[in-house]
Amino acid sequence: MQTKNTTSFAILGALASRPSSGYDLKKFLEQQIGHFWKISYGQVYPLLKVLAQSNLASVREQTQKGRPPRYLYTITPEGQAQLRNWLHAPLDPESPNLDREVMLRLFFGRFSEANMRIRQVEQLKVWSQGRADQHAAAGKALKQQHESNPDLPFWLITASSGTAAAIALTDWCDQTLTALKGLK
Amino acid sequence: MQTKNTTSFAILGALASRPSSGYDLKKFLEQQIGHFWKISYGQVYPLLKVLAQSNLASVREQTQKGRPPRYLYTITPEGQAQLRNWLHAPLDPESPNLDREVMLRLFFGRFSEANMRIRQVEQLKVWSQGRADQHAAAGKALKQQHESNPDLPFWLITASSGTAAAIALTDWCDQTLTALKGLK
DNA sequence: ATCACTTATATCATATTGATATATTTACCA
DNA sequence: TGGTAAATATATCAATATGATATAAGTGAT
Repeated sequence: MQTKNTTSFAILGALASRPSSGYDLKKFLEQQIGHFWKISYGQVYPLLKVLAQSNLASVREQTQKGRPPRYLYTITPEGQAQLRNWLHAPLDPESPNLDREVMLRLFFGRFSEANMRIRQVEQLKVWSQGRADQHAAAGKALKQQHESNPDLPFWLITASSGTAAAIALTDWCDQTLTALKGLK
Repeated sequence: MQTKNTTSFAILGALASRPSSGYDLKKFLEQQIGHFWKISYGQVYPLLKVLAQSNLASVREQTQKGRPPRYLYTITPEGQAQLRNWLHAPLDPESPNLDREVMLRLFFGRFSEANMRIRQVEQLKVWSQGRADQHAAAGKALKQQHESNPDLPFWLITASSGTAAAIALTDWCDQTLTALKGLK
């Protein structure tokens, strides 16, 4: 569970910028990456415990008058190493969520090598171009195989949403590559 | 569980076009709408049973030599009514997945009223424009509040992905509206 | 004749969601 | 001054969903 759980790296990445409580993390990640990566309390609190048990983060209890105690988590050197490890690990082009994976890594780009970041976005671009082609081909196949099917116009519409999204992703990769190269 | 489960409407919608087994459904839906709506056997088989118990679908067992029996599900008149019901139900603009919900309904557009389809895509367009604005505003806020934060360039990049996706969605709505109006 | 893929149903451990309970402080309005 | 809404903060849990796997036979290619 904990080994390949990407959300735990999201938490680790957030901790790398500053120590936080579960509440902080949820609020921060929801705000910044909520549009492509969901996190819930049901994930955050158990994962923080796992992180602490695995020595990737350390806990400090801040007792407060009246309020429940605040558990402040800090990333350990081992946690930083694991984070960097994950950021530089090879991408799996078979992953159905390569876009979200790359975006998440990019969000923590401060902790990765500039060349690696660029290479990963380049890989994502190739991937999304492939997807665009696949969706376009699927649309053509639909037209031929379901010529007189009354569902066809609607099926074509949803197919077009796949193509559109893939093309938009490709464009975003281009813009991002420009931005990343300007950063070096 | 069964009442507000959108995936069960996806299954119902697929059954509306032709009777299918769980295997058929999984393959078909994965192929056609897998890019925005995930289905797994772990959902399909239990949901089919629920559908049959609720009288929204009927089962017919096709015994085959050697192979395990094939259970062919057919939509009932009650199921068709429920499907139309869902297709015409008001959209919840608070839903974080309004885009996927509208796309799913559109995929089964054959069974809904032309005007309703158009209205829903118009609503989605307004929604996605709002999102684009929100993401743009969030980007500006980031620049001001984290001016000297080394994370800033990376946070801006992921923020831009939100804007880009929202704009692409808005454009797709426009194209879709044209297509839908041509259909009337 | 072997290997890989497709057909077909089904299950299950694990993971996730989304809502809720709890309890206090702060902010704001009238 | 009182009221009430929102923010702070942790935690849990039932209901769902995921993803992989088991089973078993047929099809097709080399």
